[in-house]
Amino acid sequence: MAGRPRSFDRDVALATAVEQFWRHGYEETSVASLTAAMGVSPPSLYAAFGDKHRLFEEASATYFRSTCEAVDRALELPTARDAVARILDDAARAHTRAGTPSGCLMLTEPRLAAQRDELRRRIQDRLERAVEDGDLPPGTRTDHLSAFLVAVLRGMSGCARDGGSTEDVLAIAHTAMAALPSSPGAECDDASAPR
Amino acid sequence: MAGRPRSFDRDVALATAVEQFWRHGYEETSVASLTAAMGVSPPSLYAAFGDKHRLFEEASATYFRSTCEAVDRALELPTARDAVARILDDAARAHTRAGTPSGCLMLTEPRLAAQRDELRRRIQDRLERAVEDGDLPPGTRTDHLSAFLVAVLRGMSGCARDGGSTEDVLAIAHTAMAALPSSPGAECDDASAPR
DNA sequence: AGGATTGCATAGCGAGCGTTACGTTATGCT
DNA sequence: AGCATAACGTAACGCTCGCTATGCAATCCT
Repeated sequence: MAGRPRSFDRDVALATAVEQFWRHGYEETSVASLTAAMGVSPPSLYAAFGDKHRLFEEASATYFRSTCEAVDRALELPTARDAVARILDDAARAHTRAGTPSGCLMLTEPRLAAQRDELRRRIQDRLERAVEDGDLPPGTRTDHLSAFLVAVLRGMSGCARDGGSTEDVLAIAHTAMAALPSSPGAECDDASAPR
Repeated sequence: MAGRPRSFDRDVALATAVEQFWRHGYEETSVASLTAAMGVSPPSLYAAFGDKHRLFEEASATYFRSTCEAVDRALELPTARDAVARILDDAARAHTRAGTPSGCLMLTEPRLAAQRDELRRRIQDRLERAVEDGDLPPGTRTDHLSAFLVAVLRGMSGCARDGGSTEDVLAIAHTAMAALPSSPGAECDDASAPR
């Protein structure tokens, strides 16, 4: 029943594939470059992962899962403002971390629109809870706000991919925070014009 | 001195190339698809435009020029807030215009980082003028704000490319406006938004 | 008209793409 | 040991890539 054991660690090879797709994108990553980076011959790759497309799906699912872990942890913070700030801050650092490719695979790759929308959905759910909690003003367009945040994350990823530093990307994150509606009890810090 | 006249309009062919690169990106656009769309044989294309890379440079420069025209016109509006609102609004509509590809070539294509930075620079210059005019609060980080705005534009382009409607992209633009610091004499709530 | 010049169309170049056929090697079961 | 099984390495498939050599067609100049 048993044959020759596989000479590579499937999980390690998959992680290497993630890195390649992350760094170069789906189209620009060739099977030859994958086999070289993974240290696996083409037939072994096809036996273990199907074909390039299914390998990409598995790789992007892995990436998505670990990304969502960090996001979900941030979304558990007590206020929506804290949660969003944490997500943006984490993203800025992750997108410019030394040793990993710049930017974010999920936010950059054209074929991962569904994952992006799933991310947006999770953020929106948290924002809606915040509205119910009185943490965000009633009437807050959580759909708009979540779409905005994903757009900002995307822009941050792009900035990192263009060679932006951690500080550059953090500046975007910081600036975006001003777009969050202040909680109902917060004061208006523009002193000159009481309406 | 003179030979057979060329059987196609160079400008029209270039515009078609712009459309192809815009729709599919540089890497995903093949010379074969270009010649087919432009109605020009490969040798004619190479004679008229050099090679694929130089054709792309010419096409992207054309795209960049016409984009900057709209941006510069918006930047002439009286206040920075008006100018930014106009840019975002224009972008949202342009990115989802029927008959043209979704999104924005300059904001999407990885190789056009220099153009993106040039765009950011123009916006920053306008913001600095606004600070001098008292139109934006003194101490406003115009570098951060301009980077933020380009990030948002990029996110808008990505949203459009993922199939987002004009309303979806406009919502991002609208939400982003809240991140602009209010002018010293302005009221507290955000009344101004992209029209 | 005749030569020079230039663009055209066809057809093909070498290289790289994603993928697989083929023969070999290493394992577990009997 | 000997067989079935499964992964291995090599080498190649058909195809598309960006690009060009070759020969024909259309123009201007004399």
